[in-house]
Amino acid sequence: MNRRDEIVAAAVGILEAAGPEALTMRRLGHAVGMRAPSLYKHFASKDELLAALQEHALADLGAALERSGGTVCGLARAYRTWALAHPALYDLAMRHPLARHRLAPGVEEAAAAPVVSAAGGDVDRARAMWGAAHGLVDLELAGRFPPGADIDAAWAETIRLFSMGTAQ
Amino acid sequence: MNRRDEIVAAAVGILEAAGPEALTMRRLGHAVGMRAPSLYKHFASKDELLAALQEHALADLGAALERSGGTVCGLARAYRTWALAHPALYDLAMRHPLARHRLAPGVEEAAAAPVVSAAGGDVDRARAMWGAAHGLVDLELAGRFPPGADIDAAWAETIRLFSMGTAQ
DNA sequence: ACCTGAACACCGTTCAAGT
DNA sequence: ACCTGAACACCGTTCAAGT
Repeated sequence: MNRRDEIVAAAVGILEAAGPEALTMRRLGHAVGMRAPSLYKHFASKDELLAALQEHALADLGAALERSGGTVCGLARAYRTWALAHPALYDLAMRHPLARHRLAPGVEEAAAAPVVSAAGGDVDRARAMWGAAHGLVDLELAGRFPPGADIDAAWAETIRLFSMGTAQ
Repeated sequence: MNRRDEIVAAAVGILEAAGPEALTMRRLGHAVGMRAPSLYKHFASKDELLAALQEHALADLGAALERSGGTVCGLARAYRTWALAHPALYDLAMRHPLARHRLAPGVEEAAAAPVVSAAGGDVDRARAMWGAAHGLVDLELAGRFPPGADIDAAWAETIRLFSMGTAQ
């Protein structure tokens, strides 16, 4: 484990334990035993650090989807569960433009593959499914549904629609 | 137009012209002819200002949906068009918890009504539609789809699914 | 009642200097 | 090659003071 990976691991730890606003260069430096300016010997900017975290998040989510079975329902369940368990990483993975030239090759495709497969190979339908799942997750994470809203029922309705005309 | 509304209007102007990171208390003060600390005579905090902007956004989006005709397709078109035209206000409207006790009564319901109506009165289906639309819009605004992705086609597929079993 | 300048505790980032 | 302290240009916010 080189210094760069150590820093990424520490950043993940801060993100999971204390949320995105806690991830400052000074605090991250402290976590790995150096001052903030020294971090710039390992990452050109905080954005480059965030790109590394995004790659980590995408790989981890992709692996969770891979394990989900492959049905629309299983996929949806795995997607929502992962997002709720890792809200800050989910935000990084889905709400920042991908620095595709810096991303390890295949990471984006690997995360997308189970969705495309559940959509029967139709990429437009896969993106519709992605959009629906992302929207429900994002609204839930934002605390934006009215109090008492039955989020499970909204998911069930979404899953029902996207299961129609899909080989299960 | 009282001072409070003047400040909100100036904030909307900054948001639309220069994006969310440009909306600082110092710059907003400058736009309305005072120093940043004076803004705190009108708003207790920046969060309270953002809540006022959220209400403004919700009312404006609600009016746009009202004018959309009422079909799933028309509604989806109006939703996406408004969001792409007002990305910063859209983010405020949908990605921050609603301060419902401070919101003018009826604003949230008015924005939701056209969607619930298009869903035939089924609130779970309405939330599924909201989630799907929000997800597609949010991924598009984040620049998260791969280059060359046919976003129109993903919308078309989503609209097709949500039009099934809905009286048009 | 409304506005001000000065200050506080933070940010990300740069840079000359040390080893 | 790696790390440091000091500094810069920002934040949101507080507060004593002025009118």
